[in-house]
Amino acid sequence: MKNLNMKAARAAKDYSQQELADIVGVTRQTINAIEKGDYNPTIKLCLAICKALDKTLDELFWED
Amino acid sequence: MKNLNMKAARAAKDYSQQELADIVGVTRQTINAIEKGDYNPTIKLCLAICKALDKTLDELFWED
DNA sequence: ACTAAATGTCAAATATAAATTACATTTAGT
DNA sequence: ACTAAATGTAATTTATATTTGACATTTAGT
Repeated sequence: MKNLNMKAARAAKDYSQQELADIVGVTRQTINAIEKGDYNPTIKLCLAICKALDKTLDELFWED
Repeated sequence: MKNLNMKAARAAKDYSQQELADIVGVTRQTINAIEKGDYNPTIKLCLAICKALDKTLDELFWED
């Protein structure tokens, strides 16, 4: 499923997918895929994204 | 680095590495490696572990 | 409408998480 | 001390996250 929390947090920082990708050290396609929801990133990447966006793991990646 | 939070949460449930592995659907070696800290699990596996141990992502996997 | 930047998406290659098999060591119970 | 279960660890294989390169579509500015 889509990760709208992450998309919103990125928007709040006014980062493009490319900018966020550069900050966390992955490609833009990886960021795009995570937001689109069709994959399963590693915890290290999730942590890097959280720190770049000033959010916690639970805020961006928890799901019920 | 070692994940002592996870080790403690598993101990609190009185699960062996093997039992936790069975519950979340991975091998015992994968659980062992995560606790030992020498790798980087996927977020889906982290979520499965959290649910098995009644903990949140932040409680088990946040790091500063 | 035109342009440039941002986003969506795909196929092929590469890096690495996780499985498998196997053996050694430690821990807890008797 | 003996035993069985739990844990630590290593080599090899398999599955999949991520990269790379490329092209199409959407969005925002002028």
